[in-house]
Order: sequence, then C-alpha cells, then structure tokens
Amino acid sequence: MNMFNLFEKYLNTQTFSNIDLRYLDTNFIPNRLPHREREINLLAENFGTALMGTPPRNIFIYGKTGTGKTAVTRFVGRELINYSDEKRISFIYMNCEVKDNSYSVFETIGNSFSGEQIPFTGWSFDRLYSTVKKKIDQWNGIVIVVLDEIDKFILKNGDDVLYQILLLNSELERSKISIVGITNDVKLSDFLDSRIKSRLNEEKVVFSPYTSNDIFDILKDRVYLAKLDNYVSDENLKLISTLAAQENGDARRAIELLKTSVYIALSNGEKALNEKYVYLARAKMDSDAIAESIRMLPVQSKILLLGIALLYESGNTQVNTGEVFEAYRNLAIAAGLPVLTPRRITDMLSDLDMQGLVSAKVKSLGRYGRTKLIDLSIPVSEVKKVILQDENLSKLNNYSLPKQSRLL
DNA sequence: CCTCCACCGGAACGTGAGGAGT
DNA sequence: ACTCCTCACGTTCCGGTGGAGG
Repeated sequence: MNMFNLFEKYLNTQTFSNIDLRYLDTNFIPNRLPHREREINLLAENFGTALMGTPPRNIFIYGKTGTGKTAVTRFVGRELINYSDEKRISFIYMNCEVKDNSYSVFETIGNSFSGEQIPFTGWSFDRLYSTVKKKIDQWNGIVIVVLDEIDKFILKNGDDVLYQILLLNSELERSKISIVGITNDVKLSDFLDSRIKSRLNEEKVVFSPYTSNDIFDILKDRVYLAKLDNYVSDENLKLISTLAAQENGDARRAIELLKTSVYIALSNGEKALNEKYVYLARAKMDSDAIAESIRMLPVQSKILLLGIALLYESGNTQVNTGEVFEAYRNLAIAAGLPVLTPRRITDMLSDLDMQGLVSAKVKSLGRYGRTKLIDLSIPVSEVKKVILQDENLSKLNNYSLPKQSRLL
C-alpha cells in the first residue's frame, strides 16, 4: 500500500483550513445561549445581588442532561465576574462526578484562594476545614460555589458536604458563601436531611428539555462560529436536531453528533456533509460509548460480562445467577485470576445492570428458589472483541465454556 | 396456608494502596 | 522510619423473600 494515498485525504481537507472545530466542543461556552433567556435572567437576578454586596440566595438547578444547566450557570458566572470589577466576588465551579468526596470539594474551594496550597489528599478533615475557612475569610468577599451533578455526589456520600459548607458559611466573619447545586434528579430534595433543607432555603430553577427547533438554533450558532456554513446545510442540522430531540432533547449529544459527523465527512474527503455521515456518526457514537464503558470495567467485571456473553453464544437466551457464577468461575480460573465470592459478583452484576450492559430481573421460581434472570443488552461480538483486547485476558482468546451439566 | 429453595442485599469489618506530616 | 488519613475492593455473616409444590 502506498503511504501517500493514506494521507491524501487529509490534504484535501485543507480546502477548509479556516474551519475551527473547537467551537463544536461541548465544553465551549458561547456568548449566546439560544432559548435559555428566561433561565439566564433568573440566574442573573439571583447572582446580581452579589454586585451590591449581598450574597445571592442558594439556588438549585434541575433539568435533564443537555438542557444547558451547566452552560447557563457558567455563562452567567463568567459575566458576573466580568462585571464585578473591584467587587470581591469569586465564582467556583466544580463537577461532583470528578470531585466526588467532601475532601476534594473543600480542597477545590480552598485552592481557589491564594495562600497555603492544600494537597489533594492526606490532611485530616479538621485541618482542611479550618484552613479553607481561614483562606476564605482572609479573602473577604462573596463566594459562589457551584456543585454540578450534585445528585450523584449525594447518592454516593450523603448530604454531609452541604451541611459542612453551610456550617462553614455560618462560621465565616468577613466572607459569605452561596451554594449553587446542579442536578438531573428532580427528586433530589427527598434525599436531603430536613435540617439541611431548612438551612439551605434554596430557590429552584427548572430547565426544560430543548425542542428540536431549539436545538436547530443552537447548532446553527455553532456552525456559524466554526465557519462551517458552506459545509453543513440546514437540512443536515434539521436531521441532527430531530434525532437529538427524540433522545430527550439533549443539546450536548446533538453538538457531539454534529461534530462527529463533520469529522467523519471531512476525513473521507467529502466537500459537504450529507445524511449518510450523520447516521454513521450516530452509530459510531453508540458503539464507542459501549466499547468505552466495557473497556473501563475492572478486570473481574470484564470476565463476568464475558461469561454472560459466552453463555449467550452457546445458545442460552436468558441466564440465571447460578449459571453466570459458574461461567465466571471457570473463566477466572482459566485466566489465572482469583475467584471472588458470589456476594461480590451480585454487586458487580448490579453495576453492569446500572451501566446498561446487562439487564437483570429477580424472578421467583417457587420451590426452585429465587434468582435473577440476566439479559445481555449488547451484541456478544462487541463484548468479546473489546474484552479480549485486555492484556490480562489474552489467555482466554480461544476459550470456550465447559458443557453445562444442568439442562434447561 | 405453610415450607423451603436459591439466591438477594444490608452491615460490619479487613486489607492494602496512595499520600502527607514529623 | 513511622504515624495518620481516606478510599476502593473484598470477605464474612446473616436476615429476608416470592411463589410452586406439598
């Protein structure tokens, strides 16, 4: 094969050298957020008091993924800081999926201020707390702390952080903290301690999903910024926004779909985007997401999943916990890995279920006990392909399960 | 109506890794 | 070198349970 041919298609894309795909990044926050005017104004009114020296009310933002919660919040925050001039306002944003324990939340807050650097682990909580308190008070101003995806945090750790931040706030003498919580979960406040709820006394803002037309406008803006006007047609955008609207009006996914479509079309040397690439991109995104979530699994979960896949491959349509454990055990031994207890396996199965890789239902078989019936939600071939890439599992390449002694 | 299967899933605890301070 | 901290991952122990068969 001629190496020059291999790269030729990339050379062709030079025609579009003024294109700037950074504007299709989902983290990019534009200066215009179409169809979120109401939400922007609500937040601006709330944050605005900070400019007059009054700490904003605590606020909780509800809405599904890709409804612009994060973008709007960061946008308004950015504007606030731009307007604040001499005013002492600090805007601290963090994603609780990354900062997933009290320690790192406080560490992030603390390290937003000058002074002693706090290590990302190691300190006792008391020391951390008092250092953060000292730093904030020395700074002397209003602090807005944004906790994005706070529902995931609370599900995992409980609502202690909120209490700790509220406590910190009440102990501050010169500064004040306002909390902004961003969540997908409408029922979040059910999980909050009533003591915390009353002290939070928060305002609520709900972001509704975008319609297909809303998404079209958002995409149109991005296309303009990225200088893709001549590459992407309105029909393309209509298709993408319709697809995205079907998937819960998630603008983030719509932008990603646009970006992926354009990438694929460009690297195929196309002079313009067409429908075919949109569908290709969508298929690619789906299978990438699955492959990625399988790849990220710990090795023990991988062989568990592989076990389920092999059971399927050998003709089963639904398998129960007992069979799965047996298959898992054989694979673990064959791979030279320790065999974990059934208790651990149930937890791992629940994880796989939550990730949507399998679906499991408990079913009672009366006299014959109770078990979980497990369905594999993804193609067997995909599972095998990705899992067998794991270097620790190379021994399993041509492995097949021993014959089941018990017939169904 | 009761039993009893084959597993579910909560609670408590152990271990070892990763990092910091002294 | 030693202590202190937190977290992820696993184990042990064990009470709980829907419903077919008696």
